[in-house]
Amino acid sequence: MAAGKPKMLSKRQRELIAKALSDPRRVEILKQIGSGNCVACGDIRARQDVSAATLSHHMKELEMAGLIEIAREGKYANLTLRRDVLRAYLDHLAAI
Amino acid sequence: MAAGKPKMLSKRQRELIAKALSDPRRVEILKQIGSGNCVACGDIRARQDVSAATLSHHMKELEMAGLIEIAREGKYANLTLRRDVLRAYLDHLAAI
DNA sequence: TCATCAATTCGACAGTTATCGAAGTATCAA
DNA sequence: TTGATACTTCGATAACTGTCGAATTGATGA
Repeated sequence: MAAGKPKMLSKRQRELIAKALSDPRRVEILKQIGSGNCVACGDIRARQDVSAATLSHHMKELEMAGLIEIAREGKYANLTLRRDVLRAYLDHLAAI
Repeated sequence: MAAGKPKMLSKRQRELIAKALSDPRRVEILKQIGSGNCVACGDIRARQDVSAATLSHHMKELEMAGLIEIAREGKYANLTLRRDVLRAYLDHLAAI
């Protein structure tokens, strides 16, 4: 089964990920993205009571951390969870 | 081995853990505690360039999150990593 | 008792961040 | 072209947080 190549994260990226995961709302967003295959920002707004501006801000944080990928298509932004990155982060912490 | 009983964390505790892990210095401290069996605050200060006040603050954060246990003995504080709690947190995130 | 040492608490400050409304930028449809 | 939709950027604000020095508490030893 597809263990895939073990991904290496820089110290810097691990810090960004930890920071990204420290906000409950972002974790919720991440779960929502992970539950579907590909989600648009609008779908998320429909479930999270948050302004478009705030949501956009969170998306940027998640993207900078490398936890999601944002594929802009026309006026939509399709979001996908980078499971390999999340996995690498968890693996690192598990080694403590 | 000893997978032990799977530990259940409340949403609240998961948030505290995520917050605790979001500061790089706290992660370092956690690693240091995890590397030995039982460490005193002084040992940590010896390696982390930080004031006693700041260190004490971080310890409280880690303890509140449930990530460490602080056993006070005389004038020393002996710290142990709660691996079961960390594991439970990681397991939860892995389920995303 | 007195001095010392380990750790905590307090008060303050600087830097960060989650949040919003408003304005801006594309995109698409009529 | 006009209007609507989807998201982003900007500016501001309130709340939070990491940090320290100083004062405090509690234990130990001379």
